[in-house]
Amino acid sequence: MGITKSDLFTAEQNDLAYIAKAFAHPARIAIIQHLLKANACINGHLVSELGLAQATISQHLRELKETGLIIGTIEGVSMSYCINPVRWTEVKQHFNGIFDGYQDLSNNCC
Amino acid sequence: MGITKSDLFTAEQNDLAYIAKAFAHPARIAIIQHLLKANACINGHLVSELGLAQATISQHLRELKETGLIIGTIEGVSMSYCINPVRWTEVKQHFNGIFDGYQDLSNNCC
DNA sequence: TTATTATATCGTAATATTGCAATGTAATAA
DNA sequence: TTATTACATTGCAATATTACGATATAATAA
Repeated sequence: MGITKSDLFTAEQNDLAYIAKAFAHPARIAIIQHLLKANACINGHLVSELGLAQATISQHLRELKETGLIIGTIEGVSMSYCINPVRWTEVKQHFNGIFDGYQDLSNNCC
Repeated sequence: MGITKSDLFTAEQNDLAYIAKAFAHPARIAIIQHLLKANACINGHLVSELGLAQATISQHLRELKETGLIIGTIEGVSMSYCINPVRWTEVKQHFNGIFDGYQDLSNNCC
């Protein structure tokens, strides 16, 4: 029904799904890549070069902030965004925990 | 409008978002973890131990199959599922490309 | 004070996702 | 042949997401 039955799953499973959701839109990937490339504080208006309306970008930025992946700092009239180093490492390890949970035995697949 | 403007983004960005979407639901995380843990072919009905209806599980399995993350093989009357080794490595590298795109300079964040 | 500038939030329309009952299908069993 | 068993698919209701115009807010400029 469009509603996820979160109570059926472990906190870890819900967490991972929640983080993955942050990456599950090309605009948010683009924003993240932009911040990675600059590896610095990026003025918000630069992000609007994506071709989406200002309100839409702002909404995507909020979602990224909610997962903790990025941090926004008030810089006078404008905003500065950057990757959150601590959270980034955390998320990276969280994902690698999944990815490294598989050893390619090459013959274990039917 | 619930519709993603894919044409605004690169193929890489759309790809990554598409893969992330596969991980963006706790039931699909649970299925993946189950296959990882077994590291073998798992009979489909085991997966229904998740507490969701058979139709719902089947739908999640289809999504995982569509991203290529898992493979299903007909085993008489039942089905066998497993992680797709080649695709798994591919996806892992795809994600690590993003994760490793960040060097923690620790002081580059405002 | 009144602009202006940058961004956030609200409201809403369009589309997507989630979940499941009911039904379809395909292989085997009786 | 008619069950039965194991999934897949269909159809639909409920909720979520995406997008954006309009508007609010908050800081600075004039």
